[in-house]
Amino acid sequence: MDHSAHALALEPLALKLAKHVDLGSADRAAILALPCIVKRMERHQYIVRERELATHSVVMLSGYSILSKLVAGGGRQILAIHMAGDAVDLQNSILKVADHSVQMLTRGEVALIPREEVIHLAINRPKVGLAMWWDTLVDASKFREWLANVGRRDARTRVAHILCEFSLCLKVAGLGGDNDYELPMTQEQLADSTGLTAVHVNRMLKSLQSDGLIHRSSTRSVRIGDWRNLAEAGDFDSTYLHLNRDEPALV
Amino acid sequence: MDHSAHALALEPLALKLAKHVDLGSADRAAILALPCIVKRMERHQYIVRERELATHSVVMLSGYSILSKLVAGGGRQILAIHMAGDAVDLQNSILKVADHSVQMLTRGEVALIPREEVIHLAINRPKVGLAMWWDTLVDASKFREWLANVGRRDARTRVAHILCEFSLCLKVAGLGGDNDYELPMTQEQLADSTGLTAVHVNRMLKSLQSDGLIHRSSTRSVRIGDWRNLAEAGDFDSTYLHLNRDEPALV
DNA sequence: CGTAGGCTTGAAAAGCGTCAATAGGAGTGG
DNA sequence: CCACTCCTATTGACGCTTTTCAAGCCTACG
Repeated sequence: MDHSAHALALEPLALKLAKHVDLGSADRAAILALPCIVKRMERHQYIVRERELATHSVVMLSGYSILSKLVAGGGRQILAIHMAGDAVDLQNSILKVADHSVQMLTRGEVALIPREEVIHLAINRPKVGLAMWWDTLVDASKFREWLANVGRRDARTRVAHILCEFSLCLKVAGLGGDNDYELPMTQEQLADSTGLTAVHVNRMLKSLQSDGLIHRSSTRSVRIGDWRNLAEAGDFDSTYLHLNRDEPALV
Repeated sequence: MDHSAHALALEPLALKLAKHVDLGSADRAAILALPCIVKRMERHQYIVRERELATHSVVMLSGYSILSKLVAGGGRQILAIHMAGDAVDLQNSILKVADHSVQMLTRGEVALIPREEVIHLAINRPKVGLAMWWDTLVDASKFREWLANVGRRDARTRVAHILCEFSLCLKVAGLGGDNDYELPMTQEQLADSTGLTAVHVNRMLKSLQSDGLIHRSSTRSVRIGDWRNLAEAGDFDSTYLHLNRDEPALV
């Protein structure tokens, strides 16, 4: 565990927040000046545990983590995946008791920011507060799409949908090519993300493959044959990700 | 359509926002001073339509509305239900293009607030901005619970869970008794909320009834026999609703 | 080079959906 | 006030998607 603070650790967060709200240089400086601890995390290690008090907000610096909930009977629903640059749960800044867990999927580094500091920043620099609100709204939009995915689409469509989402998000994070990437999770984790079983996810992947929508040179690698076809099979429309600046910056 | 503005129309919003952030009287006054239009809505009328530009934020004054998404093939997933006092989509203040619809379930009144006004308020009165952020975080928490409900619980548990949620939320909104209430939606709408079909929802209601967990004097009325048993059957833990002030006010 | 976790595949079972027919209830118009 | 109608609820029979169980294989990593 590395407890030293790094001056530029929060650069990715500043970049992300500046994306949709026009922040002044003082705003950006205030973000970078947030006191934080950089921590090296192992695979499977917990960042936040359900029912525990959340004392820190977290920013992913490298690696993947998942946000999940447990249900009675031992089932697990994965609610989101976080990659480099993502603010994991600014929510934890505000809702004290965590109602979900955050767990590393791979090794990686995270930056921990004390809860109060985030709240002070939101109040002292309203534009930064607005930007963080914006980030939460985008998260909520993703939850809604996943809810529709799991609630109202059949298995094949669900899997195609999440493959499309990964493709776009990984590309934005600089972790994937234009049409190919390495799956950030196992088939069992895909199953927990889509409300299916690992066995059935496997069958759906093969179905998509045999229809030529995707190609897989190894078990984790995905190459998209024809984006348009896969998007159609997955009933995928990227609006909910709010990736582009078509929506003009606020303020 | 009633286009007159009412000075105290936003009282419920002010109350809600003041619940978790300590707002000064100037903050409360600023909320009440928001320019708004009170509009009478008919059953089934749309407040926001998917893919259209959202120009206003909405506060429910009376009646119920639902937030939903359509999927390919005509299916619909209900993402949330809103009742008196709820801010429907402060998100619409920020994400310009609506990625979902909001539709009245019953007749009722809503207050429409221009988008820019909400943003200005958030910036000029940071504490109000923080309170609105808080509200969005609670919404996101509910989406996560619904996602877990639909993704990883069986049909009977899902139905019991939503019955528990209704019980608490209706009581808080002053629309239900301690142990009984009128269902705010039809069985088909319950089905669209839980990722099931109307037929199966009906069977699960009867199953809960025959086990004595609920009683139904008419089709819409629900009386909870033993709260503890129903909550167990529904794997229900109210933490995600963030109703209580156990979590101390911020700032 | 060995082992454990992840992947793949098949067969059978179950839960939930679909189809269809009937009954109930609230609102409407005569 | 009654008849009509549409929407909602209820129930049964049947079928299909997905799960469950089980076995074998592959591959990354120690």
